[in-house]
Amino acid sequence: MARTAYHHGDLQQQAHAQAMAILREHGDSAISLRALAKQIGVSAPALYRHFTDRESLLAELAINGFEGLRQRLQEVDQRDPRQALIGIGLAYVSFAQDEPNLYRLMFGGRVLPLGVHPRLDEAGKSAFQILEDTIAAGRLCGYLKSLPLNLMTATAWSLVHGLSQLTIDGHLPSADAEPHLAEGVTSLLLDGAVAHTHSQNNEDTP
Amino acid sequence: MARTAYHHGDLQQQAHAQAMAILREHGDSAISLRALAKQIGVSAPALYRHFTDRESLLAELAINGFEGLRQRLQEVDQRDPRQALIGIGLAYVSFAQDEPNLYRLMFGGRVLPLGVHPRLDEAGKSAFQILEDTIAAGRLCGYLKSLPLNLMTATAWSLVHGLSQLTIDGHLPSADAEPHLAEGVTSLLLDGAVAHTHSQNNEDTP
DNA sequence: TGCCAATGTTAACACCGTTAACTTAAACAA
DNA sequence: TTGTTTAAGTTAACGGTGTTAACATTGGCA
Repeated sequence: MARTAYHHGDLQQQAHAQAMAILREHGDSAISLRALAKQIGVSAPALYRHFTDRESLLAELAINGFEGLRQRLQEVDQRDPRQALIGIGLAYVSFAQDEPNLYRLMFGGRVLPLGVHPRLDEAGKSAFQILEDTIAAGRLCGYLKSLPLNLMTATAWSLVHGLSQLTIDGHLPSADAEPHLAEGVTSLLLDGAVAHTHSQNNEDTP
Repeated sequence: MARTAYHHGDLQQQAHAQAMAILREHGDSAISLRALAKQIGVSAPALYRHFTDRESLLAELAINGFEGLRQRLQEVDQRDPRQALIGIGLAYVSFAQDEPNLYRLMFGGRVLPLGVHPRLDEAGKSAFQILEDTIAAGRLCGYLKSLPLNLMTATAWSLVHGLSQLTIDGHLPSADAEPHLAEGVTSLLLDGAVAHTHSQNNEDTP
């Protein structure tokens, strides 16, 4: 359906883009369907032709976010096991710091509960899968201890997620203020997870 | 000021209690000042005599939450360094799992940003202080490596916070489904942070 | 060409937080 | 005891929200 005075012609995509811009700048709570429609120059109910409700629009934004996160994690160099693990952690945290409002939406919990939007759940799993694969590889090649995989992934994910959340909420210093915090944190965890007892890094750094 | 047909007499406290009940059951987004006032049997603007706005009411609830968390952490047995550290972690996570909606409010980030409600910030710091003190003690007595204190606290806090958040949002199995996950996670981190290389737990005994 | 389905419209409902202006009554001072 | 101040309620109203119902326009296809 082409553009007309009556028919917008590209509403779905433009609404998505505009909403994403608002989200990134002011957070999910600043997204109002009425205001969004007004900005685009269309009536508010028109949006309901393309999104079943406000929440499903947010879900699409979050899906976009998970795809972006997944891509960032996929770009990490996987040749060396240790560098791969640290790289994943740093990429994860830097994504959150680059897109705090998007990250908060993705892991909001109450705003987008699990189990309501299947595509969203799948996008989240898909990003998480890379972390799990990296750990599984490090374990298989003998670099990591042979502890249960779900224990190791839960630990790693908890660490990077917690660090991300606490940083973007201001409870921990940001990467600008403490450039090596994320690396130190991931290294510290790794020291407990490597199979050989000689910790390669990270001791008595000032 | 005593109770009357006109004057409620106990509005501040009852509003607080009622709001906390709604929060715990349905989350912060379910708290509506108008509905709250109606439940109590008072007009909505009456609430503004006791709370400057909705957000400051939420802030008070979050302050209560931090005090509860702080109390839970303070009850942990501090005699053995390792048991103290694991105990703190478990207490932290179990608090979040017992009060998911309250925990989400406390660490919402965007709903109650840092720096807006000084008493809230202080309550948060006060709870965090216990974690830091425990780590500092473990370091001083030689149980933990002598890495920078802020690095170790950031790591520990990130881990327990991430684990809490991911668990209550359903991304990781709850304590019911995986009773030993939290303990395994904290132990795994600890293995990288202890000064002596003989990890006391959790390894398949070399 | 005529119809159908997609995609817009306006009007309306039921909420929401918040403020202004006014009222009641409790507490305190003369 | 009386008068006044002030804390703590009231109603009415403003501007905002998501969402639905009913109707209008129009592109694409038989």
